[in-house]
Amino acid sequence: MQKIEQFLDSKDIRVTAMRLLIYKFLAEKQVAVTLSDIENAFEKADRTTLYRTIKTFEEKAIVHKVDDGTGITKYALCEQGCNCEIETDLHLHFHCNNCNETVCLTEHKIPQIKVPDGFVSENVNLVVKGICDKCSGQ
Amino acid sequence: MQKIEQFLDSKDIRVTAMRLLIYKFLAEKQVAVTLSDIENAFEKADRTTLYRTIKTFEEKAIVHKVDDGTGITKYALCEQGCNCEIETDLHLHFHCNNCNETVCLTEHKIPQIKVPDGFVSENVNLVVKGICDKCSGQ
DNA sequence: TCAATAAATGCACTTCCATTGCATTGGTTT
DNA sequence: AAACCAATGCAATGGAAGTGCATTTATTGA
Repeated sequence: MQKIEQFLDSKDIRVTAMRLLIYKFLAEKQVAVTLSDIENAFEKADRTTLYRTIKTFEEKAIVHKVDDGTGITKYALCEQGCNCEIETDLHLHFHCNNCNETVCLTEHKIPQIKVPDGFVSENVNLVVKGICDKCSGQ
Repeated sequence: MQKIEQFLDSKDIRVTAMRLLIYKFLAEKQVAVTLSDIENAFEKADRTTLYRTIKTFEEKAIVHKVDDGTGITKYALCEQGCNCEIETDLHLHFHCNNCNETVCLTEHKIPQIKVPDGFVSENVNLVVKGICDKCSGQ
């Protein structure tokens, strides 16, 4: 666990028990999670704390928001290869209509999108919906 | 206005004053609108009516939902060239970070997106964010 | 035309998620 | 140990989405 502590420290975040737990939770999950997911996993903790922890993580570029179109914001750890601040490095997200899970397809970059004259592209969000590998049974 | 009446009729929708007004409102706007936008435009009408009208329009493929990542659902008229039921015909949406407006770039189709083995793509949502032509000043 | 029927509208309420203010706790620093 | 600041917890708010039910309005058909 020393690793996580060092990591948080390197991000200028004070290490607390709660933050370690939440980070661990996110790291174990391979999918983007909602605040409710975290809430269910830590019923002892207050919702606000979780909310603010995630917000802090987001500000420090430890997690990024995932808008998969379900209307509920999800969050996923920024892994190696996830430079979510950099426009040209955005990956896409896949939302499974069956199990309702959303995963980052980090290795799949978003192709260059052309926009009409006068429009300036700063950011791109691309969500593919369908059936994920687990649900399609292969 | 006869045109609109005929159009609604062709979509198997009963023509009412409210529906004509809302349709006209959507047609005049060149951008995707939220329920609140419509609400503000028709303060005399009940929100539920507007909500259900839009829902009806959506079911009859008169409007389509636009999820531009603001967290608030927007709606835009399906124009010629908008076959929003057909997967391969999806256009992309542009959200302006300055004026907060979202427009359909109907003529810009979403490129084919490759997903990993085992994943089945059914639907794609692509939102480009940045500065729109009006705000970029050209 | 008038009754019967169905759809559209309006009102009240609920739920869910996101967010904030304020008090309190706990850890750091000097 | 005192002072300070960040983290946590509690309570409450706000906004959007959605639902149930009563009422009005329009359509149908006897």
